[in-house]
Amino acid sequence: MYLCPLIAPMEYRFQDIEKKWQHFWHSNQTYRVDEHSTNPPYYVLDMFPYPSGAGLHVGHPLGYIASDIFARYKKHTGFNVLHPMGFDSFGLPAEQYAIQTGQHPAKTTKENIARYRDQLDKLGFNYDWSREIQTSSPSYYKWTQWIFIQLFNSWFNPKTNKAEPIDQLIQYLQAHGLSAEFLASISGGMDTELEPFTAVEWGAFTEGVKQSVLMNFRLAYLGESFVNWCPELGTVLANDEVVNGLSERGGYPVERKLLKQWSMRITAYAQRLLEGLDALDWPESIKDTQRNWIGRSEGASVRFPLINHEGWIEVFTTRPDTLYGVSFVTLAPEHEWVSSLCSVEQKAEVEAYVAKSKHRSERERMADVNTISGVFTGSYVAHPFTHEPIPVWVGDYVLVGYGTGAVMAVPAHDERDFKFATHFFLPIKQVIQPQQPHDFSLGAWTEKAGTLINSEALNGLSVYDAIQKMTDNIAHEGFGSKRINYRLRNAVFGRQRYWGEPIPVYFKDDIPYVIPTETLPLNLPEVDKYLPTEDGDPPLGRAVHWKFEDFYEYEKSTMPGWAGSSWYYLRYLDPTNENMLAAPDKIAYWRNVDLYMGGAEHATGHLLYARFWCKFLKDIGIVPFDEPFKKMINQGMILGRSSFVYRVVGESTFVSAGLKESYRTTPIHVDISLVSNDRLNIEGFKAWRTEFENATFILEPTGEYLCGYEVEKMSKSKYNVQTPDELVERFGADTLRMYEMFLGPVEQSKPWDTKGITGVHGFLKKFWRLFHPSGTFEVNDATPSLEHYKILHKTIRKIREDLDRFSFNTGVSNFMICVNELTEAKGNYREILEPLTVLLAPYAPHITEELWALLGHEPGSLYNAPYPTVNPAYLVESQHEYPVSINGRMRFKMTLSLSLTKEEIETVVMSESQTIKWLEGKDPKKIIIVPGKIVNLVI
RNA sequence: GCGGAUGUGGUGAAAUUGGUAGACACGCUAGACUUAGGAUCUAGUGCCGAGAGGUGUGCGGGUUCGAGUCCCUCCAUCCGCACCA
Repeated sequence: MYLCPLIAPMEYRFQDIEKKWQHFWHSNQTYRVDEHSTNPPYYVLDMFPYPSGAGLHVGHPLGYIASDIFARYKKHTGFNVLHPMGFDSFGLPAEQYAIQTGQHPAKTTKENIARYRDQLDKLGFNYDWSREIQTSSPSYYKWTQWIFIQLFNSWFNPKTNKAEPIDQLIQYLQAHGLSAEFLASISGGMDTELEPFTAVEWGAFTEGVKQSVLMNFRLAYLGESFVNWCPELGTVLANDEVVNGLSERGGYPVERKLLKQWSMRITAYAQRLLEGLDALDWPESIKDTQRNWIGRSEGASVRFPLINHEGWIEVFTTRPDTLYGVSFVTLAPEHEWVSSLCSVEQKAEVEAYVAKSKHRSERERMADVNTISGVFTGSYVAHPFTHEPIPVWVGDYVLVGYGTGAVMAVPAHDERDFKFATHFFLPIKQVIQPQQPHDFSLGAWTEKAGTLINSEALNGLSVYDAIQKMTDNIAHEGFGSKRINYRLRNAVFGRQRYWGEPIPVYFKDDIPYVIPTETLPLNLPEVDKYLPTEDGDPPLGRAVHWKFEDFYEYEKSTMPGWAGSSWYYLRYLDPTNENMLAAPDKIAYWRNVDLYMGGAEHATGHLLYARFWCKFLKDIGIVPFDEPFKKMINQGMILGRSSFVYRVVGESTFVSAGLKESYRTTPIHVDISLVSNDRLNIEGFKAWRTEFENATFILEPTGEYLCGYEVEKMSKSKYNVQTPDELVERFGADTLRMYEMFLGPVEQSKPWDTKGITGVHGFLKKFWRLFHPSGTFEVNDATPSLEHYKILHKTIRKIREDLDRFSFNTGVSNFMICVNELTEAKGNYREILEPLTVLLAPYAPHITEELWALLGHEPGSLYNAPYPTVNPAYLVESQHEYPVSINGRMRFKMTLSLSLTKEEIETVVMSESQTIKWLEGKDPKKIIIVPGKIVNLVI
């Protein structure tokens, strides 16, 4: 069997193998799936990428590889697996590029997609490309527009807790009008100042009035609201697109501006979005972030009647128990009654203050949260119970968008109110006696603990009881009601941009109407430039002959980036359907996503919006489920590992990292392609840039130049970007796939470092060599020994366990251990190698396909081969190597039969010479024996 | 400030139920072979110590026969939210 290897060994030629099988899979449509299968369906989805001009770097495929391995595993274990891919192809970068170059964003996008597709294909994913979608293609956005129309034509009925046709609401209003009670019941999801009206009044309203009333109910609506306006980008942004007062893309300042905007009434779904989280198998951190973002707080609204004015100021409070401690009321500067409330003497001061706050950007306002500012309006409200006059102030610590834009200030029991009161010398009234000593001159007592004092009927109650009682009292006396408030804001849905889905709306007498669904899609028109018009209209204002029925103006803003991604998982189920977004039987077959793989950075954007649309689509009967993604895993970020050379200050001399302490140096980023295991390719470095042509080097004693390193985000400017392409070229896709998994747990962020890749590549070579013991392919059909079976079945068990808990990194290790042991054990048995090939197939699909074919199977059949199962009979052990510990510390080992009883083990251990040595003549106080595990002697 | 995550060799990491800490891999050291190749193979490699041995999972404490794992306190790093009433 072991012949003298005169012929050159047949090496592992990964480049040929990978090219061959990628071509095979493509031309045989190996990964194409349909719903005509007796196997149960399983839906694996990756967050689809935005095809940027830079292409993929090694960080992008991390999640794709993990989900691909899992999808293949599911396929081998008898599931009908759907694993599609597409492109989120509307977006700002292509448009910015278009503005600079005049090139149509569709062209750039197409080129970028081709590049991405090419890069993805090289990694051997099992995507069913026949289902590819692109959000910017009219056949796709036709249905994004269709959903918008459904949202426009729906309202959220709080009684049924779901969306219903707006026509039903119209019928109701015709019959009953709009009562005050009805209005109160819907206050949660609305930001409305609607007045009640009767059925007769409704009938008498003009079309314009009717439509503006209905606009308060529609789930997609045109409303005036404060938005995040970004002048540099010339567009509004959603809350999740603003980070620390700057735009997420580009980092430009963002200001608050009152604008008429298309918005989504996501707040109507706040409670359902919150409740739905509990049942989801998502990372806790994402669920927490969403809970936080939704920000539910339970409390009461309380009305304070104005003195010498009509009406009242309504506040929201979570602490109605402290009502007797109110010493002033504060309004947000944007509160609509500020100007009408200020007295003649205070007018100038108030107006100046309001003007100042308006011009402060969101960022400035956040930057000095500790600066206390405010101004007295000169007006008073009456305390609802004591009727004492309470001064009304304006302060920018009160936010117009939260609660009612007004707060009742209880300085003794709220930290901000306390600071405000001490700054302006306002009274501080204690109404809760804490159990422990507390100095009320130093700060507020904000714990929800203690006994009520100075509060008439509430005196003596605990905080908890007082909250209940006061909430009831307020409602009973008619001063307010119990109320649940959410931090979640309605989402702005229009962008003053070109490269997005046109909003399917036209205007007739200034009233917006949706276009008939039969006329969809409303195609994105051509424009001469991608800039706003001279009149300040969005770029769509440049389109010529672009009118509904050649007469009515279309809406000129487009949809935001998150529109297309909010429902794309449904389109994969039926990507070419021209009559509906997806056929009901296909939706019913595949259902929602079983495993969703993607980044955690979408926690409050995409993942919340997609859940919202899913709930809406359920309400209108399109989907039979309430949540889009059952289980989610967030892959960690792969960070770059930048390399540095150290230039001696003022010279063209570079000193090696080990010697740099003796010099004054400046670190300079060096392209990582010039560095291998921290050693600099000096000739390459000199040739890299002309300025380094004549550089001199101070080397280590070994004659090498060592580079320093730092872990940073991967970026072109840091010369630390690693593309998958070059690694696929050098080591092959199977190596790259396994190496990315080998780096560590998928959900953990980690620095990229190619150092270890040779280890994984070496493993695949070693695996290949098992099938080529003397150079050529050769397997042994004889029956393997028990030892071989044991190695195999131990591995099967571990690999399956690792896959079931998404522990891909330990999976790779276990394959390595297996191949090391089989190499050691010798013997290229078919009965061992064949199941091992299937076992490895999800991780390394190319090499296993090649070997599978060499083993004599039909090419391409590996994908459908059943996954090996464990035969426990091979794993039964008769002996165990017992660690013997003295006082919990392992001292030596003894191999004993597992059939021994505790007593027998004790006898053997106690008579062992090592034991006697360690006992030093003492008697053990206690002997712990756990059969099959350990022995511990306590002395 | 609130919430979450993480902390283990020179490096990436493993330890699934409280039971041999550092599997696997990189790197490093020494050696073998070779048509110097980024090939292959052998041995070693947590730290201190010549060795016996001691010591070791961010710090300090606790529970336990036994703790990386459970409990408490603190520290550091990262992420999310943040005048949210």
